[in-house]
Amino acid sequence: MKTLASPSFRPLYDQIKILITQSLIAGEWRPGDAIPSEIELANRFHVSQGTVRKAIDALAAENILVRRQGKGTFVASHSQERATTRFLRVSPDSASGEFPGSEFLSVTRARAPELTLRLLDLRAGASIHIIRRLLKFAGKPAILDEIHLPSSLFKGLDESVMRSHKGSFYGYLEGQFGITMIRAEERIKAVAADAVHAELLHVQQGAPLLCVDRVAYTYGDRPVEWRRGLCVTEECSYINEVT
Amino acid sequence: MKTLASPSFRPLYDQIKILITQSLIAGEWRPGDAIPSEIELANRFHVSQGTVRKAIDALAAENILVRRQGKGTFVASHSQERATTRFLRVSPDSASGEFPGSEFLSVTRARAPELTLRLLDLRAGASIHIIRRLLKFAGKPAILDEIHLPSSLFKGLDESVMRSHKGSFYGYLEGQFGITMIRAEERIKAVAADAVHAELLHVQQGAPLLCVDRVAYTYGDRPVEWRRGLCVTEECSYINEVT
DNA sequence: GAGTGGTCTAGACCACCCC
DNA sequence: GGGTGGTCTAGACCACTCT
Repeated sequence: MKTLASPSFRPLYDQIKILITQSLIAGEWRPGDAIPSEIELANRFHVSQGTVRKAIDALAAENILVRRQGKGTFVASHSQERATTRFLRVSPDSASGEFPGSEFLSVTRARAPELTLRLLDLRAGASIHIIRRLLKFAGKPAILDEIHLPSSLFKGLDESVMRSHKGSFYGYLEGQFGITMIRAEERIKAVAADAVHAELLHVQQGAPLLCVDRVAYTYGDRPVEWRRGLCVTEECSYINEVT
Repeated sequence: MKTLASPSFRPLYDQIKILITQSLIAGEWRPGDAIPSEIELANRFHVSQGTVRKAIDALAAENILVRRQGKGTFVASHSQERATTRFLRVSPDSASGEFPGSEFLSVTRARAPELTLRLLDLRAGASIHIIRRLLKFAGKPAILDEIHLPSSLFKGLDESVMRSHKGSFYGYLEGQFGITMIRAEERIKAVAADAVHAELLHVQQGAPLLCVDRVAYTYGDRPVEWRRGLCVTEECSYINEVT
């Protein structure tokens, strides 16, 4: 089982990785499911277990799959306790990492603005859902989010269902629409609060806020969400590891 | 070559990884040097090449070693073109990633304040160097840094040598003191510029700034630098990938 | 051609989980 | 006990770099 033409050589484990990713995109295995064992996959793809292992290792390193010794390999899910807070890099300076309270301010539809259009790779005139919400740490307003989701991918997004959902927002999207976020790119600036922000976040107008712009991607590096978060950082910080 | 006691089992490749790290700490190989080949290391440690390979893979994933096919495995260095900007997560919104100009404002010695003491794991009363500098993008002030370094580790830190150093600050520390930064933890807030910041950064007093606090670590996860950067983000952003 | 890292395989055995 | 992932090994061969 080898055809290693020299120009544009692609390792087998890389091809296996792509095949597994395609099964994930196709929904062959859903978040939380176990995928077939390494031996089964090796048989299916006609490669050795070691090659499958290397492909799975790569996907596990990207938090797309989760290995559990003795049990199997599972599709990462936002409803797993471990993952609910993975994308929330802001946390209170003191006190434990309680899950923040979420208050939805509005859910509307609109044509995507130019920025969203470009970043989510949408065709001109595309419709999006716009969700505005307020996150609170220990009851105090902390983050004001504006979230843009393409209507085509999130058909029938329902405000009342969303409100009543327990757990993280991405957990809701995963359960309701079968779309799992696997990574995001963020750009952060410091801005001054305008009158609207100030009132909602209980700060003075002109107060410094973190402005976190995010594009989130699902399987196959497909961008599916844009959001802007405005964050009061008097009692919390954006935490990051640089490697 | 195996002694796999059940309780507190430690894989061989993990032990090899520690041995390699210890050689790095001991300075057996310097940044930019090639380390011995996988086969040589396998012989030295009495394990198979595959086990050495896995240890090196882990260190390469942490940017401590750099593999180059056909040539060897090298100790990562801050003077390598690739790495000079690795820890600088702020970059201009438009224009290419030019290396920012650096202007040193002052270099002093002092007793470490409580915060630095605690974060760098120093004993009470320890002396530090305090370096204040201004980074500029395209000639415009962008980041005001205050850097704390333990005097004990950076003996004879020389202002004029530092000023004349070409390349990154960490490249200077590596070349001059043999201390290589391998990772850092950052905490980010939005703050308002005070009078001093405002003048140096050419902004209005009260203007929003990013405040980036960093602890940087060298081999063996030893904290050796604390710094605070205040950044004007009108024309640049802190960029981060969340995975 | 010699030496390096990179891929792939096959097999043995260990650690963990659950029935 | 049987299944799963995890470790370790030995060997064959490929891709890349330099001489």
